[in-house]
Amino acid sequence: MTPPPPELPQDTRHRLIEAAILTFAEKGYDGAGIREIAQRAKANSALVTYHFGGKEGLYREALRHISARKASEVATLPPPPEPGSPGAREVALQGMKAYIRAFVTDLMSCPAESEVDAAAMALIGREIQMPHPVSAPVLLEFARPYMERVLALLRILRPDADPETLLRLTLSIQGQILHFRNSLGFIRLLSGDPDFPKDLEALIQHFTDFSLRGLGVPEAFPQTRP
Amino acid sequence: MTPPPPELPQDTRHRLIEAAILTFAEKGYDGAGIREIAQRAKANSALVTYHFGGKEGLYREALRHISARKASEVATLPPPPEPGSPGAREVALQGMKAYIRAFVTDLMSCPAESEVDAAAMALIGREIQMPHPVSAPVLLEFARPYMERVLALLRILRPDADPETLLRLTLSIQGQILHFRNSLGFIRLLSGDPDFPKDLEALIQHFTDFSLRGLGVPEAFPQTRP
DNA sequence: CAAGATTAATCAATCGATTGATTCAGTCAA
DNA sequence: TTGACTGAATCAATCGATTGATTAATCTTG
Repeated sequence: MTPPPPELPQDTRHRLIEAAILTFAEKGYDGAGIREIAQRAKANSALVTYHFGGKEGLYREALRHISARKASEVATLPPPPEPGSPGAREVALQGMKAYIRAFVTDLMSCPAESEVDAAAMALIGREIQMPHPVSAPVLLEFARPYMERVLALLRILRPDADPETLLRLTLSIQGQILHFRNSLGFIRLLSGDPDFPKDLEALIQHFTDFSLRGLGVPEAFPQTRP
Repeated sequence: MTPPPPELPQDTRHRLIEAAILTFAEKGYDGAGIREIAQRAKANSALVTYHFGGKEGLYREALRHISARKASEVATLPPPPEPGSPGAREVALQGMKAYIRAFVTDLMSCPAESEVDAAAMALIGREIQMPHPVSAPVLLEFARPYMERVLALLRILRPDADPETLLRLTLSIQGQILHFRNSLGFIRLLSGDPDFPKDLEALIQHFTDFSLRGLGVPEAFPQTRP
């Protein structure tokens, strides 16, 4: 018989962070108590102050943990093509499709797979809407690669657009997807379908079609209407 | 000299509700305390229990107050045309443009005009993302006219689409606008432009163009790209 | 290598502050 | 007189934070 695992000390920190992500996502910063978080992590509430300096520090560290884990996933996509390079337009078109797919799957990470991942994205979504004073720097760093990737692709697909137009286009593309994720619970209430969306692949296809047409990319348009 | 206004007694209830909207919007349900709300309304905190039965009752009544005041504004738009009636398609096209304009101006109601209106929409936005158990019925009733208006127009503009597609299209149109409103503070941080959007009219035009193209409406497409 | 010293990690217990709620004597207009 | 309201006091509960003690791990030194 193996003895009970020695409960690696450094592991407690990590358990606290994961419990914090779950609890903050469920109840918000004010709604979540450090006692509840500690209990969830099977640790003592005093450790929140010991490891993170307090509730605020734990919150900051939880957001940092999310940011560090997610930031790398965007980088796995092939880099956007150089503007002006041969075939850049076609590559950018495919790049946009790949980006939207990655963005959706990032956001819709199934709760069954990783409860913490799902809570993490819910937490980020809430922070974007209503940033806690502590979170702004972490959040900006988290969002920047997503923004810059879309902007780089848009500069190729819409070389005529000025910077403000590019920003608006970026926000429309990301906005429909983010709103979809952030309001999923409400949408399910509204539509009366508790397991909407049934077909994630169809949803990705929809976002791709809607966005590419919305951008005014001619290639995406002709075949869609009788 | 006129004596100080007699402070209409029934008015206290209303002052409490408005103070509640402001405070709940700023700090969330858990972050706001009834003492702070009462102080803002220049009333006694005991009146929260007296008038509304407690904090939860005040919250519910605040949401109801918002819902009752906003719901009428959608109805001022001309009704959507009958499917199949002559020129229904053109009327629906104009109807969609009017709807998007109304939706944007509703959401972006300038804080300078009515601080309470702006806070109310921020509160609704937060509730959509993370509904308080108390708010679900009020919220559904609030959102339904907005949803049904878009769906009615879409059934004319996209008669080929099945119900799930119609829902996705509706969510994409509203989503980009809602995300824009809900994340405005964050967007200003990201773009580095503290008074974005400078031009509300250009923004409305953008949402209209992006949405109509995204819908696959041929009329909206040809002229936009060189 | 072993004994002693130091540090890190954790705990139960408790702190003062604040929470939502309640009570109650008093004001004031109808 | 009655109902709407006020202001102040107070309640139990809970909050985040802190304390002092204890154990486990690591390092120092003879």
